[in-house]
Amino acid sequence: MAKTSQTLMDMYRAMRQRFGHQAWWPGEGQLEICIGAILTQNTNWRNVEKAVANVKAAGLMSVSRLHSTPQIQLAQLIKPAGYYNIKAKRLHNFINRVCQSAGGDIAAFLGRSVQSLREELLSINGIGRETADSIILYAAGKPSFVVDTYTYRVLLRHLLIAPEDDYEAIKDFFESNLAQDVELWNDYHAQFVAVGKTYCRPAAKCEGCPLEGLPHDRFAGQQ
DNA sequence: GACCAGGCACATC
DNA sequence: GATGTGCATGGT
Repeated sequence: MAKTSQTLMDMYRAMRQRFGHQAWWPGEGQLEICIGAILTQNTNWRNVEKAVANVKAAGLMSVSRLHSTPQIQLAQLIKPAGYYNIKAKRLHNFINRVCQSAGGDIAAFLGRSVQSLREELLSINGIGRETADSIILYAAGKPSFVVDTYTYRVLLRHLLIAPEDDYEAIKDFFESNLAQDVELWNDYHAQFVAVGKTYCRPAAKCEGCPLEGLPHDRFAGQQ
């Protein structure tokens, strides 16, 4: 176990040395981070930025304004992020819960314990595990490790997980092998995204990857 | 034109 | 429980 912890910290240091501190989440304020977390589901972040900019330009980046904005109007604003009809519904589901559960006070909604917050987020239709953990870590600033497709690819390529490991198993792998440090977990996940955008893709070469020196699966860098 | 991008819910077997 | 499918825009 100590060896695994060491390996994870070595990986982190190697990525951070290459990419620098990532200073996530790339958004302002708790509400905007929550909105971005929902909009980025299976979507390129650049498209999300356009959608978020539209919402802000319309003066709707507040719980009460979003709450009173018709879903069809919200859908038009977030169109660049794709899946706009279903995401407009998901945004409303989230906002409605913040209103019901915390009187529309986003800070109060995010202020409870990690376990309680995670359970409530997961009970909202449209918020799954990754979105919930992103909201907890980046909007609430509380320790909940985020697992995404990049995390899965990097760990799989470097033989740290098995293909059949599910989300909760991978999340637990990190949380039980890293110090419980919000700043570390925040930057660690961001580093995985940075490395995953260029390396650790199915047909990507490993040359130049900061994790090049680690053990690889036998398909790494092959066609 | 194909493929991918910081998922999730739901239907079907 | 595992697998398949719909949702959709914009960049490469």
